[in-house]
Amino acid sequence: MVTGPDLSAEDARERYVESVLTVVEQVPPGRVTSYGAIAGVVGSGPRRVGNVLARHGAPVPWWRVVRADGSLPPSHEENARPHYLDEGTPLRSTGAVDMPAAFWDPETRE
DNA sequence: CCGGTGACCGCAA
DNA sequence: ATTGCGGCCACCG
Repeated sequence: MVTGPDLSAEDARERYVESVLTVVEQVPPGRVTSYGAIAGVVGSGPRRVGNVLARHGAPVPWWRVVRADGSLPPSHEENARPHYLDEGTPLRSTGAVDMPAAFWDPETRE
């Protein structure tokens, strides 16, 4: 009774998504982390992290995930700003996040 | 099988 | 400061 493609692979993918979303939820308000940092924790490349958030990021505080240099992906720019103002996230005059001040490392949880 | 693409990253001109 | 390029890894046609 085979129902289709390897469910183990399907399962692994699902677990991966879960771990990424979990990490995002750990990020404290007013702080941010980067795709690369998350990738380091879940053990994968940053592009995959971005891909996961693009597809399944809706339920989590996705605005707390930015690029390594603090700049925001095009999709974030629009909706994230209000959240930053609300949370008091340290911003630079350029509109990017002030990383030294706001970066939260999921590995050390600080 | 191969090439293109993506909410990326880091280094070199 | 900008731009370009390679590396990364999974997905899609």
